[in-house]
Amino acid sequence: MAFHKKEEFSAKDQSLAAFAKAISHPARIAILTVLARKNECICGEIVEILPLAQSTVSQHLKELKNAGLINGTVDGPRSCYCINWKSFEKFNAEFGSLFTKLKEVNAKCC
Amino acid sequence: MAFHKKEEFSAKDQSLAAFAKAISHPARIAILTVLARKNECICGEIVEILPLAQSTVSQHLKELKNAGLINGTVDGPRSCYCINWKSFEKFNAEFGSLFTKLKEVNAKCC
DNA sequence: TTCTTTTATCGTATATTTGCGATATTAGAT
DNA sequence: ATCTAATATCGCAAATATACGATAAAAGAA
Repeated sequence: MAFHKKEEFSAKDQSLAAFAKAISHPARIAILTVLARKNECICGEIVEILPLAQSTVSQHLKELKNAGLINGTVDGPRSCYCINWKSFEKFNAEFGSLFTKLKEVNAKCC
Repeated sequence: MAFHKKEEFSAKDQSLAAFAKAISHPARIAILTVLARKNECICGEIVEILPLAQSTVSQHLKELKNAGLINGTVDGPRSCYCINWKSFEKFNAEFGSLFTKLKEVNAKCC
C-alpha cells in the first residue's frame, strides 16, 4: 500500500524531499516569484496573475506556508504573504549541499 | 478538474518544477546518494539498501531516468545506473538561479 | 445592522503517486 | 533446451494532489 514508507528514510532526505515537493508545481514557483517581485505582500493580486481560481491559489499558499517557505499575516479582511527568506536560504543551502555531497562521494562509473 | 493547468505556466517554471518533483521523494534522494557513493553503477544493490520492494525501486529509477537525472544501460540480465552529472548540474544551476532571482527582485515587505 | 470585499475552508471530482505481488523478459549458466 | 538470477512491466489498491464552485468568516463601509 502507499503507506508511510517515507518515514523510513533519513530525516535529512525527508526534509529535502518535502522542500522539493513544495516547489514541485509551477504555480507555486510562480507565486514565489510574484511575492519576491511585488513590493507589498500581495494576496488577491496573485489570483489575478495566475490562471487559477481563488480557492486553488489559497491552497497553494497554504502549502507553501506549511513548508515554511512563506509567512502570512492577516490584515483586515485580507492576507499578506511574503517569502520567509531565512528558511528559504536554509533549504537552498540544504539543496546545494546535496549536489556537493553527491559530487564528493562520486567515483566515476558507467 | 485536475486538468493540465501546469502547461499554462512558463517553460522555465515547468522545467524547474519537474526537476523538483523528481527529487520530491526521500527514496529517490537516497537512490541518488547510493548511485554517487558506489564505485559501480548498482541496480539490485539499491533494492537491498532501501526499505522498498524491487518493483517499487525499479519504478523510482524509471522516474529519475525520465527526469534525465540518471542514465541506465543494460548489462546482461542486469541494469547499470549512474548519475547524469551534466543534466544534474544544469538543474542545480537552474535551482540556484531561482533563489538568486528571487533575492534580486525582492524589495522588502511584511 | 446590513452590504461588500477579501480570503479561507468545505465538499467533491478527477488525476497522479506510491507501493506491492505476480508475471514477463533477458541472457548467462548447466 | 532448461534453469537461474536480475530487472522491468502489468494490474491493482490506497493515498495524495490538483482544481473548482459554494460557502463561511472577518472586518471595514454604508
